[in-house]
Amino acid sequence: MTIINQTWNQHVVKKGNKSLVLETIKDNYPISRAETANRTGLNKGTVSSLVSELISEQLISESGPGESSGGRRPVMLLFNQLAGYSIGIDIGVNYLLGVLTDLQGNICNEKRMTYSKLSYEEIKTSLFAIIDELITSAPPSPYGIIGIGVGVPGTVSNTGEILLAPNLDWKNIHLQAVLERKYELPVVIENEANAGAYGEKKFGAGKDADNIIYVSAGIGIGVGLILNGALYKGNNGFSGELGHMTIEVDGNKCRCGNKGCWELYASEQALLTNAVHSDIDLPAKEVTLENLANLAEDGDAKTIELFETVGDYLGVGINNIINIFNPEQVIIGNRMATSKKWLREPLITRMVNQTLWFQQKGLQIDFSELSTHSTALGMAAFSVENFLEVDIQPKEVF
Amino acid sequence: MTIINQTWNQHVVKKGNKSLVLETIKDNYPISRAETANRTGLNKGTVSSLVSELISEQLISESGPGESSGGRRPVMLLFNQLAGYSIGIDIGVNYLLGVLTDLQGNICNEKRMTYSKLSYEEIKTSLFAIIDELITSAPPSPYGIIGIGVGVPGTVSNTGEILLAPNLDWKNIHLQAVLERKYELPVVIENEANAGAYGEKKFGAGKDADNIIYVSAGIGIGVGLILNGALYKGNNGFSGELGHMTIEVDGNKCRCGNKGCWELYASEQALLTNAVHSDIDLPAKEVTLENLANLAEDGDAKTIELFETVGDYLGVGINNIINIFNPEQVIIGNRMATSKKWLREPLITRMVNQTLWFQQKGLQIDFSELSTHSTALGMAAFSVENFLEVDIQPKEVF
DNA sequence: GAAACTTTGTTTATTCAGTAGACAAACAAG
DNA sequence: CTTGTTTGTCTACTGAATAAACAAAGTTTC
Repeated sequence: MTIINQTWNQHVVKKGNKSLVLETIKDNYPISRAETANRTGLNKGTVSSLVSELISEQLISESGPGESSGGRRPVMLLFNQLAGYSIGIDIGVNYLLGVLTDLQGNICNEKRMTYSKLSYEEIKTSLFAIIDELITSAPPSPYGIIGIGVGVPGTVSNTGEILLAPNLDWKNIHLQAVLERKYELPVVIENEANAGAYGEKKFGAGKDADNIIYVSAGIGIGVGLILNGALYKGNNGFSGELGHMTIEVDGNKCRCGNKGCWELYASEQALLTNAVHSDIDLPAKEVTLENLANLAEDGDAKTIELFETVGDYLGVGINNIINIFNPEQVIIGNRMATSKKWLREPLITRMVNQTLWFQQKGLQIDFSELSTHSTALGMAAFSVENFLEVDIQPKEVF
Repeated sequence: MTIINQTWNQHVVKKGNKSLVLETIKDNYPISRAETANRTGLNKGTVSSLVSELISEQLISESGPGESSGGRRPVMLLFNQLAGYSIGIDIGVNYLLGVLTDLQGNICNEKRMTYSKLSYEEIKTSLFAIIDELITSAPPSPYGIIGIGVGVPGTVSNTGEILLAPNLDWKNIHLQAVLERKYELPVVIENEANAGAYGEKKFGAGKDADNIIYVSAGIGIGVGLILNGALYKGNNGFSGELGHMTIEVDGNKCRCGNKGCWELYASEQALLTNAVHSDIDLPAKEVTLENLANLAEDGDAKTIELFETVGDYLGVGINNIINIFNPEQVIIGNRMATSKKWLREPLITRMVNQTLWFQQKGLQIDFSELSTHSTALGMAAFSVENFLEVDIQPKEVF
């Protein structure tokens, strides 16, 4: 039984209110104490005292006086987004992306490299190099680097162990422990789709929604679920394997042991495989997403048809997603999102014709706003969130 | 934006702790004050004062002294499950089931009737009759009837309106308002699959799990989702339409406008349709679940095969469910659960062969323990939950 | 431009809930 | 009978939020 019964006491109350005040300032600055009290519903005095603590912690600061609204001019408060920096890493199948962000998620520095078929040890070396560079590039600040988040294309257990990343050929790797020991910083490891979903919720297309489904369509398909405003990770952290949802009972065989999996029809891999077996003007060796996109851009009808087929199949799976989750928003991200131009129409057509009418109320289908940065930004945001909420945790009772 | 910014104050603290104490006693009685303090982590004095309030509210009571463990004998506390009664209703396609339960979910009275093709007005009359009977049969108690919960086979909006119940031919019916006006009691309306899921979590096979998927396989298929210990209802309350998940891209046409929906292959309706088109020894008019079960019981190979086909297709969808949700438990309920005998094996076979290995850790597939009562019991439990959480509130805070 | 009103932010007294620890009652074991 | 333990209550104390008074710094009105 995992009902977390928490005991409530004054400490919890204070941390909660302090967090609430900080959140309000962070999301609305410049803002006065009085306005903060209004928005939070807290007493003016309470806000005053919490604000003075936050100022002494250097998380917020006072700027000059603001505009009067018929009385004394307010003292405006600012969120001090430069109080610390966060590192977010996206380990892709053939690339490594690292970003350094401030506490607001603004990118301050960015390192990218591409590779192919590196071993774990080789990737680890590059990873260390990128992290080192980002750390040294961070300007001086009260809190320094507040944490490292890493997104990986695989399944991550609730304890932070990478259980299986098939496209990297990784198995049972405890990268979290390695990084924590080396850098002595809080480290979070997460599936890239979950990270992308979180990134989109925090900074991208999903800012205003509480139930977001992020479809990471790359070589395979992974899905990140934001349900009731929080990441849903399932019993062991393996939720979102919608790439292996059956959409064709006796369809093609998949490496997962199943048949007719969605990602066999709607992923980058599917597009490439279809392209190789088609009669387009491209030698098999040069069939890549980028080259296909170029062909399509030149108006090659056969290539465009290849994209449209994938778009249609994307729609089939997204239809299922809508019936399952009744979300506010579905965001298509990762590499395939760059082909929005040719995917969008067949996808929407498939959807509109088939979804139960009432599901479509207030439903948005978007392509990623952050493009290739959602995962890295999401991971950076994870660390920020942890940092700002530390010791707000009440004691847990069983 | 729906971030609920709650302000924290002492009232919230007290309410939370009181609720925690009551929950602890309810789940562990007979239990002493000292032991309650231990389990909750609260101070002995705090527990003492909250307990005395709960006693004066008649929600708990003292029984005699318990066994000494080497010191003063403890005064044992009991949860007073007879402090009030709850009514749970299950409106089926061709039956109406009402139960009267105590605060612990024990059934005190039960009324059932069957019908076919009644209008909304006719069903409403029967519904009133059943509720009236249940109310008058309730023994006298401090709080009397504390609420009515109704489960319906259709989609219910977050505001309690029944938007569409296709098999009853209902559309936009505000049953909640009708019942609240007539009985002047709190009324909750919920989709039957959601109610069933809740019932199973509270009283049935799912007691110890936090992520439960309840598959209500009747004429159609609906799914109730318990995620992170709470019912997930989606953006507008329409989640769980997994019956209309595509499992065959160009499959049979469904009334929902889609093709290849799961419930076309794995529901009671699917079984009956297949049976009619088969060459079993049963005139088309007599093809019912009950008659087919009888035939199978007699060892009729053709009928058993019909069941097994449905079981296999159930497995296809459940496979998807596992990949999507990584749940602790999948419970198959409603009418098809009675055919467990023939469905279970093909279902499990389909599953075991195809699911990613790590998803199966700590995963249980069960058939409903409450059989046909899950929905009614779940709805009764909803009202109890509301009652216990509202009533305990000493003061309203703004 | 002076009086009256508004808005902002601080300060003070008060309230309320939980905690620690003292204490008494009730019991077990030697 | 003595010692030690467990249970439950009571009292003094702490910490946090609140209401209300107040001071400071504006604006509006005539």
